[in-house]
This record gives sequence, C-alpha cells and structure tokens, in this order.
Amino acid sequence: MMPRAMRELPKAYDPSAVEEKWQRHWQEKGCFHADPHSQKQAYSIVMPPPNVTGVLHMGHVLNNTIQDILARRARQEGKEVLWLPGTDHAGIATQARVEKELSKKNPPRTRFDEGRENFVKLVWAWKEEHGGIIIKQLKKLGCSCDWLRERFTMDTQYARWVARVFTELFNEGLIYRGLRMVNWDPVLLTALSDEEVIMTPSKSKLYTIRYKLQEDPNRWLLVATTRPETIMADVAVAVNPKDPRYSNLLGKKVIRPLCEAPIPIIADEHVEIGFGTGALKITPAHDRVDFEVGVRFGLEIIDILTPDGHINCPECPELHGLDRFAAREKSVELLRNKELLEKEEAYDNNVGVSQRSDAPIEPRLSMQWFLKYPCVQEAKEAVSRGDITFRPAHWAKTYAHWLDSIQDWCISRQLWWGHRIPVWYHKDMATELKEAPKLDAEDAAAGRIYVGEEPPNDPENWVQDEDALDTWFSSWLWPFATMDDECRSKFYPTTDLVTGPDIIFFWVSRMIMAGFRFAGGKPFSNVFFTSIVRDLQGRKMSKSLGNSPDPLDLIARYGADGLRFGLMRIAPTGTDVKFDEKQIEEGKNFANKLYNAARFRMMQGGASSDPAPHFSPIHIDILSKLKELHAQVADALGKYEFNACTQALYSFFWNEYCSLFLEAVKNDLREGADPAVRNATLHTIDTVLRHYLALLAPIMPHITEELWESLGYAARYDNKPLMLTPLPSPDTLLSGLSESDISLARASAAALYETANRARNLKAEYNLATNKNVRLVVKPMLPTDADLANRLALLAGAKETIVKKDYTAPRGTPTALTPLGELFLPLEGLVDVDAERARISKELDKISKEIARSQAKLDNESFVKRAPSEVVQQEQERLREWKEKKEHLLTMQSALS
RNA sequence: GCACGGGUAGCUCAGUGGUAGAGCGGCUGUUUUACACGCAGUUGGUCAGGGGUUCGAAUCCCUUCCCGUGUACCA
Repeated sequence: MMPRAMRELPKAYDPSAVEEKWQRHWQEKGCFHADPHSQKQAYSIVMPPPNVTGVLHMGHVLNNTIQDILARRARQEGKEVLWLPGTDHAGIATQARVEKELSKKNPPRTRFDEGRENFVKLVWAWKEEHGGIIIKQLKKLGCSCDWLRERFTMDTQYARWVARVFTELFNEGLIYRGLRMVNWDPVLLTALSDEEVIMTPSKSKLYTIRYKLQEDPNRWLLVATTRPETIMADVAVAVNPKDPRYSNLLGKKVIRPLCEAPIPIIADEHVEIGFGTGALKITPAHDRVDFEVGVRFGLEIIDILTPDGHINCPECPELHGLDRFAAREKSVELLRNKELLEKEEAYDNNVGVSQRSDAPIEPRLSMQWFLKYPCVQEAKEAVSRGDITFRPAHWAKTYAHWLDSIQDWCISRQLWWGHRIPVWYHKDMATELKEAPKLDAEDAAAGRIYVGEEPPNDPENWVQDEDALDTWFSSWLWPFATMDDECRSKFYPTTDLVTGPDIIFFWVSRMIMAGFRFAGGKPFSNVFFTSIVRDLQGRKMSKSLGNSPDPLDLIARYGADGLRFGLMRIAPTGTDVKFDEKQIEEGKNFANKLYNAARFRMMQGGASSDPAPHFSPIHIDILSKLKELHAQVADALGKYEFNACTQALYSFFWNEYCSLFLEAVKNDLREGADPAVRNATLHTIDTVLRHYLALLAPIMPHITEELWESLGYAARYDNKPLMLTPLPSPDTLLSGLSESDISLARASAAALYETANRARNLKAEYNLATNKNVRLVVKPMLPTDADLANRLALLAGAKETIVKKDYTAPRGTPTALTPLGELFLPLEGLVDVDAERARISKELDKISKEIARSQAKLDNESFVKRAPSEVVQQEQERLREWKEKKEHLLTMQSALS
C-alpha cells in the first residue's frame, strides 16, 4: 500500500533544492506574468525600486515579502496581478561607486580625467555588469514579480517621461532657475534638497569674540559664534531693536577682526535677546538666515569658501587655503593671540549633514533649478479624505505637516550620472545666461533658451545645461512612467504601495503629486508603511555597526520560506521590528513541522475516497477550526496584519492540527482499522492539508507548492501549480451540519483534549509520563462512547480507558475532575499515599485562593447590582465549578486519612 | 520646544473594560514509526511609577519617568 519511496523520504526538510526548483518552474511557466487584456479584476503594486548599486538587506526582505504575500493572495482571489519590479539609477550612489573604481586604478583617475561622455559610458558599463544584483537576490526570496517588465529609471521610455515632465512644468512656470541659498555638499560637490540633509546633534563650541568699536578701540561688542572661520565674510553685526543694551550703538560701526574692516551695527527682529550676547554676526554668504538679513538690508555678499570647503581669502594669508575645520582652529588661535577671544564654551547644537556623504552641509549661494510643487492641494486632500489610505494611519499627520510647510524643491545636481537637465542655452549668449539671476518660461519664449523633450533641431547653436536632475525627480514618476498605455489603462492606479516611512517625503508624497498632475489621478489606493528592522538593542541596522545580517546567508541556512515566515511573525504593525535570528530559526522549524505532517500523510498511501461522512466530533472540530482559520487569515490580511495572520496559521497547524487532531486519529490509520473509519480520517486530513497549504502559500510559497505536488493535490484538483489555484472556499467544509451539531462536536472534542491533558498531568506527577501501560478510568458525566475512550487513551499515552459509572477507586488513587467526568489513574500497587496527599493539598491551596477571590467579587453588592447579568452569571458558574473541584479533592483527601 | 509611536514573563511580542497570553529561553523527563528542527511536563508577571473614572482597568482619563521616530530653532 505504501510505496517504498515514500518510506524513504528524508526526515528533515531541505529547502535549498526545492526553492530554486519552484522559482525556475514558476518563471518558465509565466506564472508571474500580468495580462493587461485580462477580464479579471486588476491588482497592482509597483516595487519601490532599490538602488541599482544595492544589495539585499533586511529592510528589502521585509518590504518585498509583504508585497509578495499581497500579490500571491490577490492571485488566489482570482485577480489579475501586476507586481512591477525595477531599479533606480541612484545618481549619487552609482556615480560614487564608479568613481571609487577609477580611484583604485594605477595611477588613480577621476571622472574629470575621463570626461563627461566617457564617464557616463563607464557607468553604463558598470551597471550592465554589476548592477541589479539585488534583482537576482529578490528572485531567491521567491518574489513573484513580472520580471519581464523590469524597469530602470534611465530606460529610454522612462527618460522621455522625465524630460516631458520637466518641460511641462517649466512651461507652466513651476520650474525656474535661480541664485539661491542651497544645501551644498562640499565632498560630493553638489547641491542637495532639504530632505537630503539630516540634522545631527553635535558637540560644538561657542566662541565669544570681541568686535572693537570703530570710534573707540578700547571698547568692544561681544559676539557669539560657532563659526569663527567665516568672520572674514562678516558684513554687519545685528542686535535686536528692542535690546536696551545696544540701542546706543545702532548705526555705529565695529571693526571686523581677522580681515579688518569697519562693518555696521544693525537692528533686526530675528536676533534673540537672550541668546549668547544678543549680538549676531551677519555672514550672508555662509548662513541661510544671515543671507535673508543681508537681503533685507542690501548688504554685500562676501564668499570666502571654495566649493570643496576651503578658505578663499588671500587678504588673510594665515587662513587662506585651509580646510574649513582646520581654519576654525586656526582662526581661534589667531583671535586668542590678538586677545579678541573673550571665551570658549562647550555647546550642543544640530548640524546639517549630507545624507549621502556624511559631510557637514555648507549653506551656499548657488545657481540651481527649482520646482514649485504641482497639485499640492489635491495631494493633501487625497489623503485627508481617505482616497488614499495610510497604514498605520498616524503617518497621515506627518504627511500633512510636510505639505503644509512645503518649500520649493532644488532639483538640479552637479552630477554626470542621471537625467541631464533638458535645457539648452543659445550659444551666442550662453555665458550671460548661465550667470542670469533668474531664468524661466519667459526666457524660453524669447528664444534665449530651449527646453524640450527632444534636443533642439539645430544643436550646433545650443549648449546644454551641465547639471543632472535629482534622482527623486525620476522616481516620483515610477507608478506610471513604468507602464505603457495599455498597461496603465488596466493597472493604474495601483492598489497597494509598500514602503518605509523614511521616504514618505522623498518619494510617497511626491508620487502622489506627480500622479495627480501627470497620470490623471492618485498613483495608489493604499500605502502600507513597514516597520524599520532593528537589532536586538534597538539600533538601526548598518554596515558600520556590523549588526546587519546578510539575507542570503539566512536563506542558505533557514530557507527563503523560513526567513519569510519568521520575519512575518515578528513584524508588528506600526513599530519597529527587533530582528532576532531565533525567530528565523522558528520559521525553518515550522517548515520542517509542515513537511513532516505532510510526510505522515504520504506514508499512509493512496488517496482518500470522496465524499466521506464527517465521522467523529474531533473530525468536525478540526474542520470547524479550519473554517475559522479561513476567516482569521482573510481578516488579518485585509487589515495588513501580517503578524496576526502568521500567528493564526502557526497556532492552527502546530497546536490544533498536529498536537491535538493528528495525535487523536493515529489509531484510525493503523493496520486492521475499520476501512470506513480510515477513509474518513484520511479524507479529513486531505481536506485540512489542501486548504491549509493554500492559506499558507502566500507566506511560504515554495514548501507549500512542493507539498501540493507531492501530496498529489495538483494532479487531483486543478492540475495547476498551487500558486495559480484559486483559494478553496471554506463554505463547503461543514455542509450538512447544523450549528448545534458543530458546537456539540466542538464541546465534545474540547472535553476530550482537556481530559487527556489532565491525564497526562497526573501521569507526570507520578513519574509515569513515559509509561504506556497504565489504565485510565472515567466515571462519566458526559456521554462517553468507546470512540472517545479510545482516543483518550491514545492521547494520554495509556493502554486503555475504562468507562465505568459505578467505579470505586482503591484508596489513594490519583484522580482529577475533568469535563468528561471523574478521571482516575489506578496505580495497581504503586500507590504512594504521601505523594497523593501532597498533590491534593497543593491543588486545594490553589483552588481555595480562586474561590476566595471569586466569592469576594460576588459578595460585593455593587458588582452584583451593576455588572451585566451575563458577567455575574459567568462568575457564579466559575465559583460553582471551583467549589465542585474542591469538594472532589476533599473527598479524596479524607479517603486517604 | 512641538508632534507621533512604544514601555506586558529572562528575550521577542499578542492582548480596546470582565480569570494576564503565545513563541523562544530556563528547568525535568523522553530517541515511542511524521517531526529531537520533535514530544510531554514545569518554571516564570506590582502589565514603567503615581493619581483618577468604574461594580470592575494592562485596556479609558490625568500626570511623571524612560526608550524610539519625525519636525522646528539653534549665533
């Protein structure tokens, strides 16, 4: 009956061969392909494109596992699914990567040695060879993306969209070029957007410096600053107009130290009277706020820093050419020598740091391209009205706040790798135009500049802008620029977006605006913000801390399914995930459990015949729990509660199915068992496994697919891989049974399991846990038939269960009151009266406490009067049960004395 | 400073007003034919502290403390 091969199935599940096999199979069969002509309801997700330089980290695993679960579940629900993958050209990261390669050459080279055209070619070559490793890694995780539609943010079609969007926004007057204070990265030599600057707490020093009065060099004004190296660029000292200490100095002048010159004392509201000395040096070229003050007062702008952060001030030879931080030290020394340093104190402030290079940002006056965001109002309303839902919902507040205080977006970068700005200057006036303080649509209308999707027809007359666009200026088009018209008409707007809350401003909000402006509406209906994966100390995972596990290593050791399952089990909604490898091991253990439960079925051989009657209460019980599981999974996934879903799947299978049901039916399958009974049990097992594999498949796609095939379900039901099989309906599971049939069966099964537990407890307390020769005796209170009695013996590890209404136990026989009735464990000569007495008195202690607590509650008049009657009844019932148990124990106790 | 999230068993976390839970870990026993990646038993909690509402609070309100995140200012 049992094929030999099945007996020889390995005892442990090995995911390595299985996972790759199915990944290949699914792809070859085109299982992931999305058909825009399908009549089915559309379900779509665009993958947040990882950097093309990226390698898979735990954040990606979390993110993409969730997307895969959603996509696979949607397929089971009969939807046409598009999960669109791709990578981002990641301007700065990729350029830096290739520059690093160049610097390793002998002799070292820079991009300037290569020249722009050649350098860009080198980056493309690097991308073709090394880029997109992460795509291969995502395949190993089992991601069911439509890989044929993989996109890159610099694909030709995509680039056309970028140019088109730029051109339209420019023509609309939303894009302009201007001389503005920007965040300058002195290491990468490019401007950055506000979002790319991270305010970092920093241990600084506050220096108080003496600025001598012009009229009397023996008197001075004290000015506090953290940046003495910029003194040479000071053009004024400002005080608050309401500050009485300085009112008599207004209009007078002080001598600027280091690079001596008289500068005026001015009054500006911005200065805080209470801070420092109440006098602020004004350095318009090197501070955002000072720049504004400078504009208000028409002050000169003196720039004394080079783009790479060195001092450019020949008038001050001691500092000229020094790096800004070296210059800070040096300038303090010079001031001290001149006795102009009043004091120096420790000071904690926040310093803006480049997200990309970690270098402190330099506020710098620079010619850049800016965008006034389109469709801000629509974007705001889409979320506040609920057309787009955020989960967890509180992120909507962060989003709204950002939109309320939105600033123009600096979109130009001084990079070579990226979308080059589609603006050309007329060659006759290119030089002047590049210096012009503002350029906009008017200049295009006048023919001074050309802006367009295509280069101008007479290229010889034009010079293209040197700058590239911020990478996010292409990413924000991702949900629609990745699709052709046909695809868009079926799959846009997308259904779900799954991403990290850290890019809510960089990406999510900008996509919403772009969607409204360029694609006719919202880009997605739901946004699920994943948690951030942290280590057990709660720290962010990072390369430098070395606390970031390599997902591929985890896949190698625990399987992709194990990794996915383990991670989903600990992924809460709304907070951080603390990553613990133990949990991934649990995922692997669970896969093994599932495998062995299926292996057990395979060892029973042949298919069960269909249909089979529901046989005993425990069969009905497990089917009813399975039906509940269907609802739990649907409910949890509907609310994006992946941990709850995984937990429900785990506990059903391990506890309800394996530990209780399977253990209780083993005798049904033994040789010599009644064939009808055997068939009923096999049929129930097959039903449970078939439904269960389908429910689990989105989370553990490989092992479920493998078992689906090896259990023969593929051949038997749809002859399709599990991943293309519709989710079986739970409605037929208990057909023909009434509500009361079911609840009776469940109560009966619960009583059996509870009684088996009590029996095991008794055995353990008498050190008989492993002894299978004991007998159990039940004095029944509920109808206890032979079937139930046999199952009880099996579950409790006993030789048999005797059901006897008029049983009189020998003195000192261990006993317990169970839902089935009085349970005895006759010891047949092994009676230990003292042990039993001790056990009873321990029990009594516990129960007496419960009785006291319950009694006190019921004695409380206001409880009885005010609590709902069900609650009171429940409490009374509880008390009655405890008292009954106590009576039982007391009887036993007196029998012993 | 402001806003948001969190603090429950040694660890990771469930638990939206009615007997405090799960998994892991610890301890004890166990190689029994699906599974030692297992099985059975067991240990373990002032639900951060204080106050309030309520017959009843981990849960609702106020407050303090701690951790995390975002954001503003910072000479």
